[in-house]
Amino acid sequence: MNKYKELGLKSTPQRLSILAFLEGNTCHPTAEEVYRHASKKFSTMSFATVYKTLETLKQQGCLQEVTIDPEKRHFDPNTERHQHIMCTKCKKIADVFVTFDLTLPEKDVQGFQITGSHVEFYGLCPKCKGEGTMQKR
Amino acid sequence: MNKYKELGLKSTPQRLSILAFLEGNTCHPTAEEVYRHASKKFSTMSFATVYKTLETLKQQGCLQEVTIDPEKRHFDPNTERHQHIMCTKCKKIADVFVTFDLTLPEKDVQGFQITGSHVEFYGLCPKCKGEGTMQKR
DNA sequence: GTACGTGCAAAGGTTTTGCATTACA
DNA sequence: TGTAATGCAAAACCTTTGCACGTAC
Repeated sequence: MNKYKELGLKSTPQRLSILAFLEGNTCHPTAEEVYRHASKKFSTMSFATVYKTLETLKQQGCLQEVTIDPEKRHFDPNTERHQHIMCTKCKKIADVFVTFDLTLPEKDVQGFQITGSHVEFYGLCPKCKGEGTMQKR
Repeated sequence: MNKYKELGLKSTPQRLSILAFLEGNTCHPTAEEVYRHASKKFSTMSFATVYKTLETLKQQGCLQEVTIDPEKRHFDPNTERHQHIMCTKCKKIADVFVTFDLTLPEKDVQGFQITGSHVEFYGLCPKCKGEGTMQKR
């Protein structure tokens, strides 16, 4: 009994390979990366299958979309509440497991009924930080 | 002496109309919306000009990109530090002018040198909230 | 056996690019 | 007048869709 069956979905080798790649993956892959990995195992794997599967998993709440990078859509199999940090140079995204009190004063919610929040941090990753100005001899 | 000249850029009527549409605009328009507006004044306005101008303004720090909506890229002429809230139903984005202490403990930054942060709130806007379940008679 | 999933190819949408023309400074 | 911006069309992406075929259950 795997995750797909638990959800009442058909379990196929293609779907299983996509899930296997995602589970425990903290690299926040793009659809293209999921496709690249899955097509190593299934040479006939198509983007249609990848996108449809990602969308299905998202609908089922097994997958989140990370919006921190304006250039690309990234997916995150960790659906627990957590934050992200992105390197503005190499675009690497890491998880941040710190919780904040993000309650908004009534006067600032503008009538919205708030259901969630997410914090994005920007900065330089250890690698890019070092390469910074190349002043080190 | 307008903003473009101050930045050492050429001032053109097309660029001025784009800036005029953006300045003070709190609707977080997409490139398409900027184009639609600007092409009313300039029937020859092209997407190329819109995108190039938006990119230029972004480079100059006169414009931010809002990443809250995974489906569309939105632009925000307000470059002061502020947060956003998006209606998950109608995708409307509003500004939130509340500041939070988002300092990360050293052990959680994973060697990153943090340069900024942004909070995204999700919820239902006043309009969509009311339409919720249609149970009202 | 049947409904659902796959995979191809085509379409749709968005953003970028090359290049000739135009216009600002 | 020289340089930078415009605007067209084409290309490059990324994502979705339709449909015939295949497969899990």
